[in-house]
Amino acid sequence: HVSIRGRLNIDLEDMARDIPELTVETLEELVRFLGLKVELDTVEEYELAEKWRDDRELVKRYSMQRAEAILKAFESIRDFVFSLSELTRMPADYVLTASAGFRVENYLMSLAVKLGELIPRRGEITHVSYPGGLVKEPIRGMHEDVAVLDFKSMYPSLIIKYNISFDTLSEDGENVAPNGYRFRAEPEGFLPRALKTLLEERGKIQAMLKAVPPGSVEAKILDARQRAVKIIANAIYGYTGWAGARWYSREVAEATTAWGREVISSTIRKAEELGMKVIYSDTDSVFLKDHRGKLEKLVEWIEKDLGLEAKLEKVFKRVIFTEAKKRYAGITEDEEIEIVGLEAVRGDWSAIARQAQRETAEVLLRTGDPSLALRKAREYVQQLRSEEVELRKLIIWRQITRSLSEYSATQPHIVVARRLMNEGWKIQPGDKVGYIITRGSGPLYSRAKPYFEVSMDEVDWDYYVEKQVVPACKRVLEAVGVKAEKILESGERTLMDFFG
DNA sequence: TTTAGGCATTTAAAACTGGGCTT
DNA sequence: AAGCCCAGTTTTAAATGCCT
Repeated sequence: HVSIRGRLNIDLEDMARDIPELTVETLEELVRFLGLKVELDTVEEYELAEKWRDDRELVKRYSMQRAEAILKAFESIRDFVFSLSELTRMPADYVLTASAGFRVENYLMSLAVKLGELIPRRGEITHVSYPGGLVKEPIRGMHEDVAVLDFKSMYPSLIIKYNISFDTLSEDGENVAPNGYRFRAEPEGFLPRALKTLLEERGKIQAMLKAVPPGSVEAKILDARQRAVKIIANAIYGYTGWAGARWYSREVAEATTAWGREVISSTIRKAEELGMKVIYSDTDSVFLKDHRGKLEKLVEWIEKDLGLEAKLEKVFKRVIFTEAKKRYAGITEDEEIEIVGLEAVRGDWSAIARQAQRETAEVLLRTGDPSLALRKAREYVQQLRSEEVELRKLIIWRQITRSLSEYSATQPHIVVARRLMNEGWKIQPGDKVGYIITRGSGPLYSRAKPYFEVSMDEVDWDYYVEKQVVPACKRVLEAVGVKAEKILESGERTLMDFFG
């Protein structure tokens, strides 16, 4: 971050990094995410020097467009930045560059001052990790009519409910966590107090939001403000488990997740008792089959017996699970395709593999017919075999996470990054390197080249078939019993289709 | 100036295995 | 019989990016 006296220097790149929906933090992506209506002609960075020489008008237009886009993007996040700044008491030009931990910490410090609490010194603690959320093994295959039930801010609610805090932790506390830590019920701890304040604040803002005309300036400001409050509230649990925190408390973090695991497992048990089938569960959500007429009872039980709130998040008409946790694809009642965790949503797979998987899954989810999905997968293999895929769909992007000298393992993106650096490019942690695998022998890293240096005739098409498109489609198809080899078969029927 | 843990996956590197050969 | 080389196979480690 660069500080300039008398100026607020707010960097939109920090903003972009903060938005998890953006896998590539470019201005184009930010503008698209914010839904801004600006024109942006894309000029690749490596082409700029050349264009400056040959087509200066283009570069001028390009620069003006970007300047306008930046201004508009700022205007749409301005309220949020100032809200977050006000809430955390951090300078507005600082709050976006600050990590989540420091935002929480600054909020807590301002609250401590208000309450007359002392602010602890930052300690030097070696972090020991502890058990987190519970993830249930999914039931493999295609399921119809599955309801997803979510707990509403589970960890904050638990912290408030059991008065979990570093200053209520006590040998003789009456709230006993499943892992043995005890917390006094009275007086109210600092963290529950902070969370209650934040939740009440958010409630107030949301009430005010209803009273102002939607889309108005006031509505925008209020909405930005409630988002800022929510962000801080949601980060408090994680903050307590961060070794660098002033209010680090492993006991608090551990007790919170322990109670969380207890809550979700008892919910799973109760759902089964009520005659529902639990397809999957992750931390604070459960996926339920045979839920018609029973879901309401479960929600009621959660409110009465657990003293927590849960709500029906969505209903999948169909959902497919592989054997893997945290990976599935579904189609909701309003025909939305949703893909979670699979290659299709991962930035480190080529666009062609992502697209092939997405469409294969989409056909499967819309029709429920594995053979049609298989046909779709074969189409993509065919496209690659006949070398008809654009180069940009073959680029594999990976992030540089540390300085290049610190890597011990040889990897394609590191080899490429080192080469680019030798060619004069500046590469630092956080940058993404795009490469394409070319034909030849030896390990992958020796065949990876910067995407803009590759021509169609050097592409290793077999790699993209065997290591990109086929594995991605296979993941989806195998969930419904289609063997992977079938993707590579021609598609004509053989005797094996009848007897195999 | 790193909110937490849980998880799958790919690739490279290391460790292992067993056959065939020499000493 | 012991030791060694080599190629193929299996296991482990490193790294990344996702989910809640």
